[in-house]
Amino acid sequence: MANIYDVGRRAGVSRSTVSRVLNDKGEVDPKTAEQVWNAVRELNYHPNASARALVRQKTDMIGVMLAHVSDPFYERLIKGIESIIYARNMGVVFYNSDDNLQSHDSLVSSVLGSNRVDGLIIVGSYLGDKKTILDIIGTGFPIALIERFFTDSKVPCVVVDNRQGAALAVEHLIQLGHRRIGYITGNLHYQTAIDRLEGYKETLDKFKIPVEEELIVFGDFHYESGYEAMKQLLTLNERPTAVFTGNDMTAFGAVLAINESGLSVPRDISIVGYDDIVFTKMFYPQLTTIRQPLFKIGALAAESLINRIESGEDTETIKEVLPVELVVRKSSTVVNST
Amino acid sequence: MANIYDVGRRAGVSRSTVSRVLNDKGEVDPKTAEQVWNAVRELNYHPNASARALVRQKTDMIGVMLAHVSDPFYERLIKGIESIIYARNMGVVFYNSDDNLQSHDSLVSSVLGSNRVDGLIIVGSYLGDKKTILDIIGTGFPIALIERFFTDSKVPCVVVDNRQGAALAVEHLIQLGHRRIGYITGNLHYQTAIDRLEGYKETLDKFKIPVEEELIVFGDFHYESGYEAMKQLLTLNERPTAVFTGNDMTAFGAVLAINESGLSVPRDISIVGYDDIVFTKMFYPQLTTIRQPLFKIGALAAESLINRIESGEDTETIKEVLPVELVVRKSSTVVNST
DNA sequence: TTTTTAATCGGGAACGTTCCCGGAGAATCT
DNA sequence: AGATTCTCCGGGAACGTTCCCGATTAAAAA
Repeated sequence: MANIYDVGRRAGVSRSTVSRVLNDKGEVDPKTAEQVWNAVRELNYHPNASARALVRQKTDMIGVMLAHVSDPFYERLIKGIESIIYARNMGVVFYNSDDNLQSHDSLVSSVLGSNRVDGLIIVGSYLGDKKTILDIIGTGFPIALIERFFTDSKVPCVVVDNRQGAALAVEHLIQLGHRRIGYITGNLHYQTAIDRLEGYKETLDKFKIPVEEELIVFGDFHYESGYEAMKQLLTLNERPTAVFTGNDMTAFGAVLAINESGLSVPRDISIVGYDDIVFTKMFYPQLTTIRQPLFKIGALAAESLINRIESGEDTETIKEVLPVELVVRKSSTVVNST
Repeated sequence: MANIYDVGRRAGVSRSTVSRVLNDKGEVDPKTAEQVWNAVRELNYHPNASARALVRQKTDMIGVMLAHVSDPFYERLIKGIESIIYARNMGVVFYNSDDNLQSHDSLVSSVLGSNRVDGLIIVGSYLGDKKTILDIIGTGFPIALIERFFTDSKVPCVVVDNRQGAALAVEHLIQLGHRRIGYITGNLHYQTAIDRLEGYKETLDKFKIPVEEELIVFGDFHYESGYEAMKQLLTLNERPTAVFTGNDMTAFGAVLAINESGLSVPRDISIVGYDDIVFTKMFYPQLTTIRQPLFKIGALAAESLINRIESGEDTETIKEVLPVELVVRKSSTVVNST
């Protein structure tokens, strides 16, 4: 593999000059630059990233920590992140925390210490990771948080108004005449799940509808948990006429349970999901859900992280709370008063 | 950030000794090692990855080039890759080629030249990339291919028998009594799409059913193309009684078009997809499809790539052709002879 | 023409490791 | 006791860059 000396030799200049033209800093004769570029092309030269990172003390790489790399929920979020990072001529690497606190922890710490990335975007972290995250912040390593908010430290945080999202969903159902509205929670180890649950309760309160514990079933954001939780709701003496779920996946599972029991959505039970992942449109019935501005969330997080890195100083705590939107499709309808 | 000198100082030894205990090579007094480990813990030391990579000339990182990082199709594939890589104490980074030949090309070349990863797993590459890939192989940079086979070069390739998969699907439909079987192709710039088309034609031939061009519509693996293609098939004077599609996404789109036209799956038209992504089970009707051993594909590719890297020599061409499996669900049924 | 300034460029040092080689003692053998 | 081997450890060099500083030459000013 050609190195910078080879390029210099071919172009008849020193390695310093090559470095200058490659990085476009310092003055160099246009003719010389031309020759250097030719040599670069001819040798198909690419600077060695490790060497460069070593001396510059930065890698031009941003890490993104996700629970599951190929969760479709992340699709637009990732696009948003990438849009910013690529525009700045940096690169992204994705880490899989696999919902596993252990690996999450060790991953985070090894990522930081080893200088592989200049900053880290952590999306949707476990509440139990609080100490880990505070430690990171303590070291001064630049991070940005998505779906999580730290009020007491100077970190860029991009969150969505999950309370409002839940309120939108529940109000929608109330306006359709529903009064017995179930909720299948997300994994309550995540802030988002907690906020949505709060929003659900607040909205019922607001409309003077009693919150009944039996209508709240715990799930974990996954398909299977939606299925199981819905089966449980169906055993109630007086079953709900509508169910709001922690996310779309859970909703899919719930719909299956309803169909299997011989009932139908939305005729017997209305369903509202959360996230508006791409499959909601393909699903039958098309899912009413809450849409988050995922692309924007990703872009915003990446942008403030990069600013933080380039400025070198702690930013003021940035809290971006983005609004959320109700998308009405086919899975919710007026209550079936039998 | 602490470096190896700091650790040495704290443990009262030289950097060489620290290096030896960290890498467990060379002899060192157990007591000294103990002290070094203590210092490492106390300082929360992690070796600088760039420096290490620079001198070792390897990064212990494997790159994975995907079209879309969060395509759910990759879910189990990625898990398979990771299972091997993590077991070997290496790391993975994912690159997004975004189906864009341009960026794919430049990504590949920059990845190679800059020494960021020790090897690259390329999944489902564009046929047009043939030259690029041959160039890479020419440089001796270790790669492994998934969903693509190079007969003339020494590269590990893991593919699935797509002809057989298509045959399985079409035979299934024939046995259900179908004779007018449509095919919505995948993106024919990919080998998999071509092979499946071949398999479709061969199977019809085998059963002496004429291949009719009007029953073959071109898609690109995406949802929208399935929808459009199906609409086109529905305009035929004599419409198909069953349709095999390039992948599951396309099938989802096709089902929508059928539903919109007032027909129903599988009553009027049977549908068979390909891939068995996780949503096939959640879809209505649950999709009959072809399942690929994705986890195994990923694991196999990772394993042979790492062997190739560690041995340092060209492996013999490895072609692993894995078998495929028909999963019968609800979207296919006996022909409705009206 | 001489002096000052500006434009180019080359070389040294540093980034943080690993690996090789050789040296100091301790342990073993003769 | 002297010679030899073995165990353990430290220092030099190298990996491929970037950045700073100083040198050389050309251009401008005097």
